[in-house]
This record gives sequence, structure tokens and C-alpha cells, in this order.
Amino acid sequence: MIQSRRALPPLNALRAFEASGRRLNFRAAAQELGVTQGAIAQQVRALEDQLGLMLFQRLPRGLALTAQGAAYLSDVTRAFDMLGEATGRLLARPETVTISVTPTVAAKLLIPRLAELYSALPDVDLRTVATEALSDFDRDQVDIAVRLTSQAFPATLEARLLFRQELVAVASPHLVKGLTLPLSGEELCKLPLLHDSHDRWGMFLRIREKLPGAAFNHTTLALDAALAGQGVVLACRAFVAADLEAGRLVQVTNATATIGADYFLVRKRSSSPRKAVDAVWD
Amino acid sequence: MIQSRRALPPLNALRAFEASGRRLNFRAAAQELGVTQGAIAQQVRALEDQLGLMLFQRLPRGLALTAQGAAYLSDVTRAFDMLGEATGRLLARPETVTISVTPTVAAKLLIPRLAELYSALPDVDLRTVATEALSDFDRDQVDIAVRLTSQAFPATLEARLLFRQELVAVASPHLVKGLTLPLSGEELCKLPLLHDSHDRWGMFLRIREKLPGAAFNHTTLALDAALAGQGVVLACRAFVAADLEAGRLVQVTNATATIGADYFLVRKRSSSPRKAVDAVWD
DNA sequence: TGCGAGACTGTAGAAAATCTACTGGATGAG
DNA sequence: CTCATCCAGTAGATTTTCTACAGTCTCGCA
Repeated sequence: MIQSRRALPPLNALRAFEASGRRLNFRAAAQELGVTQGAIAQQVRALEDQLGLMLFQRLPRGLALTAQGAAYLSDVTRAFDMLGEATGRLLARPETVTISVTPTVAAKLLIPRLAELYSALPDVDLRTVATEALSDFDRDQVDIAVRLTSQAFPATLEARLLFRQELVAVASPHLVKGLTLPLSGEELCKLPLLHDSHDRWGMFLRIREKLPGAAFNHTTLALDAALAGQGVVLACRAFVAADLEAGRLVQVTNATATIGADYFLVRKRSSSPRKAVDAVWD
Repeated sequence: MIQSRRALPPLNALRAFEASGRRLNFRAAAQELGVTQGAIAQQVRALEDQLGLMLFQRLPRGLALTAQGAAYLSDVTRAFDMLGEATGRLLARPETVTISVTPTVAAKLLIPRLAELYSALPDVDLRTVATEALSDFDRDQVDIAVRLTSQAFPATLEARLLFRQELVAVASPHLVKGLTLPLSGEELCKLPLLHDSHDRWGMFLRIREKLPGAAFNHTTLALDAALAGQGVVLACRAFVAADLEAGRLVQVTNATATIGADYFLVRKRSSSPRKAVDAVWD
């Protein structure tokens, strides 16, 4: 039979005692705690009964603390103050929300929206984990992840389609200056092709031979090279939308491809929704 | 609209959190607090919901504290420890019971019984206020009083008859050596009479003239003089019972008198009986 | 692989605690 | 005397807390 670590009186009664002891008046304490005077009187009475001693002397116009009541009040007030301050610190601390994304998503989608997120959520600290690896929600303390996947998610995760992965071939307008767009597959093969780690040119052009061209380990690097006029890059439309609109890149062929995997926004299914996570999610 | 001095979460939930955080296991915390594990899970869940953040990570074989949960636990445990220690000190402190009595009652009744009271109530500090004045219960912090009175008591006081005031004339056996007892009134008048502040010899002997003899302001002093053979004293039988039985005093006449006032044990009627006062009262 | 143990989640309803509205009593001030 | 203030007490309403139970997941063992 495990004994309680400490024998505490009913905490609600203790709270009524503490407020009454500060105010020396049940009616005022009741008002402070948002209950009726009768409720406070009952709680204090119950506490006195349980402890077997008087904490207050009842006067016609209020209360006086007994010597014992005064000594106890000092300690109880300090303890409740500590609880109140600790709770206040907890609530005041900006909440950290961790998002796991690939470097490309970070560069092309998240960073341009950071200012917008910050202004919408001033009390949230946003922490970005940019990695190609699949994050483990618990191990990495990740709240939200953006994942490219065609698979169904386990029941513990909650997912929402972010955007379809539609691949387009784009290049700098300087690179294709003088050429008539859109280009055919053969014309495209004559241009320098930029490869990233996904290496999807063969599938896109329906060519089995290895295609020459500069290779990068991150899509975002390949995109930077395209922007610099180094060649044509094959990338998801969502990543290049802003550059297309700004004219920094042009779509060089009408052909597009989808690969059956799309980008999802994923979070751990939780029975205790956290407000900050919800806000970022929306 | 008065705001609460501090915004505290439900204290019961806080207690469940604290025990769970120490034990890192709902089942063990439940056992410690004497409730079911389901109750603990509900309370912690409710606290997390109210605070809008996670305090624990649920693992297959127990709990892990989040960073926020750990910081909070440290403060909450300290506060609850403080409450437990303060309560323990309160309960461990010997309780003081104050008794207001006349010097005569103190000398003749209370002091002879002090050893008996101490052994019966080892945890009680007995404080005796010996005074002829009527004590005010609240002003003088008096718990119990012995009062000579014929009046009904106000509704705020609770009274119990201690003993009847029966006056007897007693003297030292040496003083009446050679006299035939019991003495008549005339014979009594020939002996030195000892007067106290009540001065009841006239009434006792049905004599209107002032009777000569030594006078004392306290009955107990007159009794001491009688014991020393200085004269005859008129005192309440209860005060001289022990001396009569021991042969230090003898009753010199069969006449007795009652004056319509008796000795009562009185205490303030309280809706919160205090255990120590109860014990002294019995 | 299946099974059992451990531990948390969730539900519906029972039990306990807390509360309210009201009345009564005592005191003090005018 | 009246009125205001404030605590005590009661009966019943409301809220909180709890229980018993079933379900789910993970881990360890044979």
C-alpha cells in the first residue's frame, strides 16, 4: 500500500482559506474567487473541521486570523503564488512549433511565407528543420512535416494534401533566347540539362540513355543554376511558380509529368490539439 | 469586477499532473493518490487542454515529460511540498488551551489535577489565567472558563455545572482543640473569623453587625490562614474537600449555606469544535 | 508468429464535491 | 428604532471527480 507522498487537505478549501485570510472577509474572498460567500464559509469550515483547529475568529464585521491561521496563511500564500507564477510563465512562453521540410520546400515555399506566418502568429516561435530525411515526430520533436509521398499514412498521423507534384521543364529566358517555344523533345535534348537527386529527365523525355548535364544533390541548387542560365531544370510547378510569374524562368515545353507522389502536410494525430500547432496548420 | 489575484488551473488536476510527473506513470500516480488510472489520465488531459499545450509525451510503457512539462513540474512540486510541510507543522504544533479561573479554583481544584491532565493530554499546552475578573473569550483568547454565576448564559456560550457552591465553616483542628463540635452560632462568634472578598459571614450567621477578623482579598489566602490556625473560614465545600479528608481542616458547625450561584464550566459555543478544547472539557 | 503484460485512451454513468439562493442571527452605526 | 454588513446554516442544483469497463498499442518472450 503506497502512502501518499504528502497529506494535503482539500486544495479547493485551501484556496478559499487563502483568499479569506488575505482579505479577512468571506464576502470579498468570494467575490475574488467568483463564488458566493456561503460557498467560501463552507469550504473554510470544512478545512477547520478537518484540521481540528480554528483558523479564523469570526467577528461581527469580518474575520481575524488566529495565531495558527496566520502562520499557515503565510506559507499557503507563498505556495499559491508560486503556482500562479509558474503557470503564468508557462503560458507566457512563446510556443515553439517545429516544421520538417526538404531544403527545396524551405527555400521556395516556406521562407517566402515566413513573414506572413510571423505576423499572423506573433506568439509562436517557428523552428524549421530542413532535411531530405524523413523526420520521426517523437524523436525529432517535430510538430508538422511536409512530405512527398504517395502512400497512405498510418493511423497515428493526420495528413492534408498540400499540392500536386506536377513536373515542368523550365529555364532562364536568356538561355532560350532566339529559340521558338515551346521546344520539342529533340530540341530540348540539345540544351544543357540540370539534374537533381531525383533525376527524372529520362522519364520525362522517355529516353533510356543517361543524359549528360550538371548534377546537384538538392533541387534548389539545380533551380539556382537554371536561374543563372546554366541549363534547363525539371522541377515541381509549385517550386517555380513565383519565378515563372516574375519572368525569371520560362516553361520551355508544354509537356508535364506527374509521378504519383504528392506533397502532404502531415502532423501527428493528437487527442490534445495544441493551439499553436493548429494555427500553423491552417 | 474584481479579478482574481492569480489565475490558477484546477488544483485537483494540478495535483494529478504533479504525481504523474514524479512517477512518469499514470498507474503509479493513481495508486499514490488512491484513485484509478483513468481518473488521473482524465485530469492530466483536462489540464493539457486548458493550458493548450502538452505536458507529457505518452510512451508505450509510461510517460515522458515535455520540456515545458518538466519546467512546470519543478515549480509545482516545490509548491506542493511547501503546502505539505506547512500543513504538517500546523498539525504537529501542540495546541494551546487557555483556561480562565479564579485564584482559588486554580489553587484548590486545577493545580492538584494538572498532572492528571498532562498525562491524559500529552499534546496539549495548558495555559492558566488566574483572575477574579470575568474573562472575555475573544479578547483574552480564552477557551474555557470556570465561572461562579447564577445567571443564564448568553446563547453564544455553552455551560456545564461543575459543582454547587455550598458554604461550610472550617478551621484547623488545633484551633478547636478542646471544644465540642459541632459549635453553635454563639460559640462560633467567639472564635477569630477569617474574611475574604465575598464576606459572607453576616449572612451565614444571620448577624447584621460587622464581624471582626482578618480580611483577605482572595479566598485562597483566607484558606491558608485557616490551615495555619489563624481562624475559621467560610468557603465552598469543593475547595476544602481535600483538606477535610486529610484532616488538616475540620468542619466546625453543621450549618451550611447556598447563595444561588454555582460554579460552571463555560466555553464559547463553537460550530467548529476543537479537539483539544473538547478533551480538556471532558 | 502468437500471446500476455503493461500502460494509456475513451465512454457512460455513479458518487462526491462544490455551488447557489435563501434565510437567520449578530453587531454596529445613525 | 432601521439599515447595512457579514457570517452561519439548509436544501437542492450543478459541476467535478471518479469508477468500471472496453479498446488500442507496444514490447518481450516462447
